[in-house]
Amino acid sequence: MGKRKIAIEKLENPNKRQVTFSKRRKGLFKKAADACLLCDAEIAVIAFSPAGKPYTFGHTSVDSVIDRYLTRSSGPVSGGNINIEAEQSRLSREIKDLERELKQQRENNKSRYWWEQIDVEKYDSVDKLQSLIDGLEKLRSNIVLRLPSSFANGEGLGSTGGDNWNDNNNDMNPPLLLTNGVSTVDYVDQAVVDDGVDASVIACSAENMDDDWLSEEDWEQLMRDDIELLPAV
Amino acid sequence: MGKRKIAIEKLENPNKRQVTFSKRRKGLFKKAADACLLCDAEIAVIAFSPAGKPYTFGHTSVDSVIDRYLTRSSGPVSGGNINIEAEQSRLSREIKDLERELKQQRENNKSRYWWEQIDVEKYDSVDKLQSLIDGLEKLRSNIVLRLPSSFANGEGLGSTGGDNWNDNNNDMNPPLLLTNGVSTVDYVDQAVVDDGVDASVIACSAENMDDDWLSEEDWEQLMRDDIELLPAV
DNA sequence: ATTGCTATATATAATGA
DNA sequence: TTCATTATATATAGCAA
Repeated sequence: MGKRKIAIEKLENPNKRQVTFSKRRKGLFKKAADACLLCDAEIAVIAFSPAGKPYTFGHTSVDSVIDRYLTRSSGPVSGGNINIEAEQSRLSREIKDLERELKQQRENNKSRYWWEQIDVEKYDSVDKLQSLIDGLEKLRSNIVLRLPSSFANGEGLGSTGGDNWNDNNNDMNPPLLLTNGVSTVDYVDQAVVDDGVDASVIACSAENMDDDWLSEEDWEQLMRDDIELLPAV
Repeated sequence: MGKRKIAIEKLENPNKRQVTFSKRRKGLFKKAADACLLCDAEIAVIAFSPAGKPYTFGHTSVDSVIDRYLTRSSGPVSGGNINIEAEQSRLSREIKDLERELKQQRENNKSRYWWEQIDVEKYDSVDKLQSLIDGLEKLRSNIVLRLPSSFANGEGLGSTGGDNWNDNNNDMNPPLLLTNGVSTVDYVDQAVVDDGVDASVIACSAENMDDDWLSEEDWEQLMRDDIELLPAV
């Protein structure tokens, strides 16, 4: 698939291995996303890089798919053979389910895209929070880069809420731009991620779109391209 | 990627949707497997078909990857809900020991390929067992079909154990053929999956290979091709 | 870690069994 | 559901930033 054929065996050059992982992870996630949309399927992918860093893709979400997988066929264990190992495994899984359930009691709102359900509660340390912020910043940056030119300067952003990035200081970064797909955007919401960080979630109503605006399909593609940029929680 | 370009949006024709899912699932799993081997990564893929049927791929195993994902960064949840925190706290002590033990066991069980750790204990009902057997049978059948011709008749199978399929009845199916890669095969083992089913795990030592034998790479490819045939536990 | 380029290697859509 | 064919659409290996 490249300039020359390679055997599917461990790449011994660490650098090459990392580069290949990076590229193939991107491709893998794209394939998964495409399959989800094309076939109306639910797919989760969890990948640990050679360096041990986790990357995930999930539609509707990683956790929901894992849940569905773990929950499925949870019938009573057959009698008789009480295997310690199996019992431990069962208990452990049960407990983890519980923990996850507890954690997710607040996230009952099942939304279509992962970015609609970022759980700020999970970011319980400065490091984690910074990691999220960095990821979102890079995501924003990448999206802004590909916006129609008129948006690159902040024009046309239908900021109908209290956000006033435009009005203030052009040295500041433009507001964090997230959307759950043009077809459903029609809201402006603002979430204070931290005292010092104003992570506005901004979208504009369909009425504000002109021909420069990206199609829903384009948006989804962009978001998929960028999913990888966000660190797993 | 096909004869004509298609938009990445839900296929409305249910039949086409199912066919596409089947093909792309296969492709997705292959990509995942390749990335695992090339980059020494750990990847799990869980895919629910449009019909709701689960298919999984995992290296080292689905469960181990999910576990790694769920276990990671399981710090205390930030303040707020006291009940939840208390509950988690109560459970956590109980769990920690179990988990440590479990992790140890997983380390011990860590083998390179999923088929080395089929856990018979999980197949606790006739249906599930039958499902496993069917999958393995189909897997065997597919592999046998692609064996060098000399093997198609059972010749050359280095059966050094108590297995005697050759000696008995040519109407019987040949023994279940599994290998963990030629480089490491040098054992003969036999596992009684059920009273009536003799699921022999057979391999032959490197010395027995002739030029007709498949290369390790070929074997891995065959196994990957067939992974999809096994139903998720 | 990620990106762009470009020559190739692969994956897959349409079709018909 | 799967299989084979074949014309195209994509993915990616090797480089060099």
